[in-house]
Amino acid sequence: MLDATSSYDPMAPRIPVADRTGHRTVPETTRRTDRIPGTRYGNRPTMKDVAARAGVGLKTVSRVVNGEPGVTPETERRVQEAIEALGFRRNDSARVLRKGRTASIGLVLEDLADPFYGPLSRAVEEVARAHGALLINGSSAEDADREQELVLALCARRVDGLVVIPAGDDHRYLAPEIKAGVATVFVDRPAGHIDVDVVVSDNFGGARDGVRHLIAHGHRRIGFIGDMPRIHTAAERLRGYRTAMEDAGITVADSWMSLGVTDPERVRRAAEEMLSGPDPVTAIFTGNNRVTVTVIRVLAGHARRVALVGFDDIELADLLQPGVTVVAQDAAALGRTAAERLFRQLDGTLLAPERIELPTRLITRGSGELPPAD
Amino acid sequence: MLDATSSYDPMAPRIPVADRTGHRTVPETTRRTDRIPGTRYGNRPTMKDVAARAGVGLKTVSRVVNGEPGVTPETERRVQEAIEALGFRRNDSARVLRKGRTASIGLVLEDLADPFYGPLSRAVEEVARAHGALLINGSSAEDADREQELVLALCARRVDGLVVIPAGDDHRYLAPEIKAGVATVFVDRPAGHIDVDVVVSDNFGGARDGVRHLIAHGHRRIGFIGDMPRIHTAAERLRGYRTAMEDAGITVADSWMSLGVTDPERVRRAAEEMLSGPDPVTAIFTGNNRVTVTVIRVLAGHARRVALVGFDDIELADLLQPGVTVVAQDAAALGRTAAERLFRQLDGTLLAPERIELPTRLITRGSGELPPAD
DNA sequence: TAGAGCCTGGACAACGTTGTCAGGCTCGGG
DNA sequence: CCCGAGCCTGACAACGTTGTCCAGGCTCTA
Repeated sequence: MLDATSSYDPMAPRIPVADRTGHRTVPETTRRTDRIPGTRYGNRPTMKDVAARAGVGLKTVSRVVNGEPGVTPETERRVQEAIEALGFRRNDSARVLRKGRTASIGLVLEDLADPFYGPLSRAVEEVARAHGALLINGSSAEDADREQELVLALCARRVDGLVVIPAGDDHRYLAPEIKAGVATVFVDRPAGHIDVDVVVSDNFGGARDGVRHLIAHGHRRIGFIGDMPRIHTAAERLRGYRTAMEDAGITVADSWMSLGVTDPERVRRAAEEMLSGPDPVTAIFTGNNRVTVTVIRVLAGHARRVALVGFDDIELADLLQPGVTVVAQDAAALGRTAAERLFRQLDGTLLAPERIELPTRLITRGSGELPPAD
Repeated sequence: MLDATSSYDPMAPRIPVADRTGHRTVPETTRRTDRIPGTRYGNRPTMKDVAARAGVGLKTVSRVVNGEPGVTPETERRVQEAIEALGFRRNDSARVLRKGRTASIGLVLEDLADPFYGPLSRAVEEVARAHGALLINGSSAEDADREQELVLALCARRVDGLVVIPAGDDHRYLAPEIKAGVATVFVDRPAGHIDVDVVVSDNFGGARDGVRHLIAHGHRRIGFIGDMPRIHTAAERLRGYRTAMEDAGITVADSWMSLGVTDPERVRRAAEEMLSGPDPVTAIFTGNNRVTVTVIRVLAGHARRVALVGFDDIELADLLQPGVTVVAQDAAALGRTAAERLFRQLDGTLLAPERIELPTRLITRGSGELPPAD
């Protein structure tokens, strides 16, 4: 189409060629002067084109397109026909500019490919759909800078609201946006230094209960492998672990805890060390789904039977030998709750920011009920 | 927070109250006349506001915001300061309107919560990000009408391109959009009645090889459980199954094949019937990840050992007893390939639409190598 | 010191849509 | 036959940004 040889780089500041090469700037004007009646070269027909073709006024087309009353059936028919003929579709960008609302919300999460976030994202989408809004999402890859970049890009698009699973821990950069009217809800992890709605799972209680479960089955040397401690959920789950251990009067050895990135390599090493050290653990509590999966693999290669409770449910957990006992959180409920709250903010029916905590559920399947094997 | 009590329904045609109630329309004019110097009530500051505060012209602010050359450091500093002070953020809607490109692409898929689509979506997002574009996605829920609705909504937003995993089989409705310049790539399944780029897995070959594998291990009575036959991938995989059977000189009994929705209930019933009928199968080939998971559950409750090969890899498949043999497709590669092709369309470096087929890979883990147990 | 040329800054129109408002038409009653 | 009421319709401005173009001030050279 028009200008088809230029490379795609829509957001780049358009620096005139002259400034880079010293040569004269080529006049790359998109010639829009010479039109074919009823349409334009390489461009989409607009309401103006439709109006011209139907022989009516611009506003009449607008009325038809938006189903507003006050148009004769005959006129409407003519307009509809012109719309069909030209393949007109309303430009929502222009509409947004005029109306102020974009009917879209943004979702920033860590990684769409993570099985925990898929259902969460879908739940948010469903709620958005019910309110006539589209969902724009972005993955922060657990990087605070990228999170901020994404969030601000979404604000520049003027999304009506934001659902954020934060990677960073300082969100003061969002304050002006919120003040300007962008509805905002944080999910899964709380926001840093700003006062917004937050929807989280009971990470502390869930982890504590999971570890208690292991203790109740006779374990005392219990390991904890989790995500980086700067991630709130990881810290909370660790706290739950510590509390359960403390409540049981167990002194936790440093070698029983391992926090860090959750790539299989590190987790594998951490698990091996816990299992083979001078004070080997008889059970492991894993801090999230990725860790759990890796630890299951490690344990599968071990002779000694080691008990396991994992945070987050995982598919097929019931079919392994033994079944994997987990502390499950409801990802879809997190997403749904957050999105509903978001739209209540947009409705104006919501008052002060609140923190909502959803319960977790211990699902026993066998791995958490193994007795200690010393 | 202007107009904060109105309910959120941004896309609804604004029908004057009088037309529904017979009462007079309340003049809901958003009074924008009385301003505070430097900002507006309940609205975001614009470049105009920034310009006023910095004491420069509108275009100068634009230049600073976009990093264009030709602004003195001193002027730039003043502008930057005003931007900070007012919390200005460029309105990309207006920018889009002016520039014609939105720097966003749309992805329509079946269900974001499906573990197959998460990685695909993420891969598309990464490519988009590398090109400075955001990703808007929507789930069609395997409903052709909803697919069309979503696609057209995305077109109305003027996304620069579309990656579509189609639910329907007639996409003529997209023709005007494509002609108008919307780059389009179909993934996972081909498009109906339009000529566009398509990126698919070798569903036929993969299924055929999977079934051959079972045949090679001595099976002759092999069942096939798949998705609805109107879904292209399902049909292709069935064709692969039929071909493999035919090539081996095996006559397929009707009772060995079951196609339909992939909810656990139906799949479970289908599996049970195949296993208990007058001519029970000794092996099952499953048509996608959801089916495979359900069938694994069914087989786990059966005494007789039944061989299984599934289409799509599934997490933890290696840890089950026996490990699950699968025909794996690379979801991320599908997404990446499609997105890259999309941006090559936008670059203008792409010519005729093409069909790209990515290979599948048979991963043997045990379940497919079980001998027939009659 | 004057003239040429460059650099910076700003006025203005345009992008496509929607809200406002006024004009023209028809119809019924006086 | 005239007038007011009510319904359709269309002209116009505005939304916030960017591209074009011009003016004024500066530097540099002859």
